[in-house]
Amino acid sequence: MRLTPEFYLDKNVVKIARSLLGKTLFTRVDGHVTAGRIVETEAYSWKERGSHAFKGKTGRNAVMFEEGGVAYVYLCYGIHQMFNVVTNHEGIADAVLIRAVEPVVGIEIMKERRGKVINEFQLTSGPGKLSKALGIDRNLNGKSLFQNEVWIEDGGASLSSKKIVSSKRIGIDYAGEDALLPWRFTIKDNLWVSA
DNA sequence: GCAATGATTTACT
DNA sequence: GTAAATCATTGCC
Repeated sequence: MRLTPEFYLDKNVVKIARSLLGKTLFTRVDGHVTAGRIVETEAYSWKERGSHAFKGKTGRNAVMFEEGGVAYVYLCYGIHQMFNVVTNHEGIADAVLIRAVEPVVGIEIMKERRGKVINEFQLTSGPGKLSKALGIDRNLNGKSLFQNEVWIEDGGASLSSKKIVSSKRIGIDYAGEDALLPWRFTIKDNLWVSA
């Protein structure tokens, strides 16, 4: 079951980030469908320094200001694609970064895209890696999650709250005390959660 | 127009 | 543990 628009319009981006754990992210790129179960997310609000939108609307982050339910993809460190889900209403730049997934559909395709011989646990255990495995690139920036290129489905299985761990976010030390917010969510003991 | 830099990964010391 | 890879976006000249 595909997630409804209402899911992305919730005003509490942290709650959405937590809810996305256990959901399945699908992509259809070059005629190949691949999918992964989301095991790690991070919430970003434009009210704190960790977010790209903190300083206001720019050409790159304009997508974040759209209504919830679109993809925000951008290039980081010149090499890695980062995949985010835009949430909240138009004009409010909240987003959830998908940091890691567990391969579900098209594992062979993912291995091919990632190139080198690696074990399955390294296939999608990080934001740059999962984007490459699922064929996500900047062409998907701004795409609606209600079309057939990229979308998220609810697998039906509910996740015990004991399986959800929150911690501070990674790689944004420059954000000062905002870097300490416990807005990173992971599934406990899952092998694909990034280090 | 140009220099600085990052929501990371990978390889090497 | 540390550093290089690598480029679009940003901010300042």
